[in-house]
Amino acid sequence: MKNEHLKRVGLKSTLPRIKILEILELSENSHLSAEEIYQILHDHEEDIGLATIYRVLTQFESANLVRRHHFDEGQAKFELETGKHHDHLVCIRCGKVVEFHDQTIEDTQKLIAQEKGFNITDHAMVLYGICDNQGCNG
Amino acid sequence: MKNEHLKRVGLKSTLPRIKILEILELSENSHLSAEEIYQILHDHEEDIGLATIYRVLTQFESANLVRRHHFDEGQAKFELETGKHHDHLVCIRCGKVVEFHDQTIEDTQKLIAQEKGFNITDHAMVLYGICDNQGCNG
DNA sequence: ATAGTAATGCGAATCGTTATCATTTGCAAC
DNA sequence: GTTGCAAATGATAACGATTCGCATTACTAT
Repeated sequence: MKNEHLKRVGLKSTLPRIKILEILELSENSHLSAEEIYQILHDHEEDIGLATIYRVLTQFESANLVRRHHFDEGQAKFELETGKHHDHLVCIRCGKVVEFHDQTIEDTQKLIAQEKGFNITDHAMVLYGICDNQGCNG
Repeated sequence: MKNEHLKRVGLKSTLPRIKILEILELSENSHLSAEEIYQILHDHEEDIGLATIYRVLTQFESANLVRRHHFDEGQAKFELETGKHHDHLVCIRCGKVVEFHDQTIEDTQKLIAQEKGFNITDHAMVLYGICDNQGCNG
């Protein structure tokens, strides 16, 4: 139950928060911008303000329910936190996002950071390219 | 000579362009935001508008003189294009930026992209962490 | 049900960046 | 060297994404 889910992370269970969680859970590969979530909600007759969506997403991020990504587009994209770390491939033509994970790269990153005197807290690796959808390379 | 440098890439040699190139060449590890360049210019009595700085940097980017990075901060950072590809470590406390390169990671990235049906055009890999400056971890 | 606090909606404000447009500059032809 | 003209600049308005302020509304424990 989503109510529980929210309370577990210390957030009062409110309609906007529940609806936004639902959208994120239902969306295919769940990489949505605040604006996109706003649109989807409106298509479902839910009049939730854009400011609220940003506020809720930021709270979700702090509660580790959600991750925020800044791909090289203007707006941030949000996805549910699955607990499984992964990186992203982004199609520069159609915006498609594919996730991947490679332990060797991860290990190498840690080593490099150590050499340079850094204590890694996070990282972002995004590969930009053209995907194999018709229309993207045809 | 910077005049030549600019003409070679098809840009008229103007004072703002020359000054901005100089700043980028002189700055230590050369990862500056438009605003920072603007400040440095002003400290040197050069009254160049912020809009011009953005325009010039964008032109430099198109001419492959400069690379634009969106680390997870608000503003973009610019650095001279050295021809040598590299990735970045960024200190989340002091903003320090360190460059690195690892061929194994690069090769692995290409393989992964292939598997997923992507034709890579570019990538961004940024490791965020805390550097060994006093003050950052003390 | 009710109170009290936390959350929301609206619109204004902010931040980084880009566009507009009148003015100035670089540069090539005289 | 001057002149002319396209291209570049500066100031400011506009812009898109995001956040803030504040009056109103909705949770939740009583």
